[in-house]
Amino acid sequence: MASLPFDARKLLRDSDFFNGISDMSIRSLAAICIPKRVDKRQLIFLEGEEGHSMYILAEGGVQLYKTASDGREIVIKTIREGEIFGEVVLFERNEYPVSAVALEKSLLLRLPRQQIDCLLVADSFRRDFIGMLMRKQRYLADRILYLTGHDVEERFFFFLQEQFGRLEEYRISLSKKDIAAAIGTIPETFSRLLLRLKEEKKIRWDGETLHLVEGFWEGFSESRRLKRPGRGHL
Amino acid sequence: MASLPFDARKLLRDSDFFNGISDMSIRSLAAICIPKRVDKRQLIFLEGEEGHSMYILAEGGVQLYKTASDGREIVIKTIREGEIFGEVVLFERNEYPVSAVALEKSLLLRLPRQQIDCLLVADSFRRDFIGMLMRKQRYLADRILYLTGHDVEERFFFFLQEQFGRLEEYRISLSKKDIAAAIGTIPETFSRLLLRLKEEKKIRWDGETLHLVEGFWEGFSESRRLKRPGRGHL
DNA sequence: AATATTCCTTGATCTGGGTCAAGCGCAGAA
DNA sequence: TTCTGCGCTTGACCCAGATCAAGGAATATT
Repeated sequence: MASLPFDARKLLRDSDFFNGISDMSIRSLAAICIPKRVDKRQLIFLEGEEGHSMYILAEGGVQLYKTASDGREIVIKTIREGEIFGEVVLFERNEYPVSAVALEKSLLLRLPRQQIDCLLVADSFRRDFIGMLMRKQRYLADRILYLTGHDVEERFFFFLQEQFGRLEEYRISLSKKDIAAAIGTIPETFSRLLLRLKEEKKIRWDGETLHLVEGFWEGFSESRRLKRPGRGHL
Repeated sequence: MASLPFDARKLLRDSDFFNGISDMSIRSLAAICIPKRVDKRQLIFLEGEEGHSMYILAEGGVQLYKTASDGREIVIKTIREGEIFGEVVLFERNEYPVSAVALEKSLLLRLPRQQIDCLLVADSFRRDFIGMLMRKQRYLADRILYLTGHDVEERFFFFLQEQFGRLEEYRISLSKKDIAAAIGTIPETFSRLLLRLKEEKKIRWDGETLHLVEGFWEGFSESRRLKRPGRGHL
């Protein structure tokens, strides 16, 4: 954080969405994107709200969530630096389908719809854009599986892997409450999980950093092999 | 079903995705799409499998699901007539992220990637295509909420509404097992739910058709109003 | 420094819905 | 026609995780 003198071009180039983009596109994007600094817990947009811009998270953290009728908030996706969000508002309906909050002080780049529209006529950009949408779709399908087909422990480790990769040491800036929400549970349950994992010597939590036991990630699923048809439940 | 002499143009025009499409596009699509009849329980593609076509469900029913590591199958989406599926394979990665089975004898139209690519250069088609992807994304986000934030009863009624609209009488061709899977539960639980709903006089199940009590849909949420920020769980 | 919040933890308790098992009835196979 | 298997139901049981409640630690506010 804290880099006051920000370089939109670099940020764009580093974002995993735009990183394959032509220099020319980057330059024009950098010219039209609108930087926005937000504080921790600041709302970026609200589910149902009208909007005409998508965002790139340049620095910090953002969570997308939906509010259930009883007020509970269900996290749809935790956005990482370099990712795009809110793009859904550019087509079809201009209402955000989710709400977005900053989990920490963050820097966003706002890209108004009109600008994106221009870029979309370019063949290569269009491919990338659609490709990004496909990735999101895969992500959401995976998340359904992950939330309904795995227990809290698995979800926690999936989360670590997804957000930071397979390390043995994590320096985590998110609050535990936010992690709990991200993995689809409540702070109490998450707290108990951590306690149990500590007892089982799978993790150690040294103030700032989380340590996993040596070689933890071996013996962790990730089996992405072809599935057998499955004996007929469906 | 059973219409042997099928009319690809009509089917395409009726599909909710292509229905706004120019006649010219329809004609060229009709020329290149490949009809495919599948039997009940027939597999259309398997998660992880390579593919280069998307499908339109012209008649019948299809379910997309993912297989968890323990073999359980989690339904991602129940496809209705006129809907598109498998389009995710056209960009980025050419592996299907989900498996697809026919729930009954069905008629599919297969659209090879190359043909779609051509259409995508047309401005209006591209808009529609991207718009369709956005709808899917909204759908999946909604489904996450629906599966993790609502109980089985609510999910059942949401399902009815989503698949058939708000009627008072449904002629349902799906098996109960498939409905159970669609709403993210198991046949036993669904059976018990139906029993309870019958006792509570909310539904009646006359062999073929399902009757809801008069005016059931009043008093059913659907509240799509702006959400208040929520007192800070996130 | 004192006070108010919010975060985190731990305990006690409850419950929706999943698992296992058994029985029934119907439809397709032989 | 009989056999076999699957779809559906019902009962008994169990458990992961949510809820409710309360205290302590850390951070922000006055």
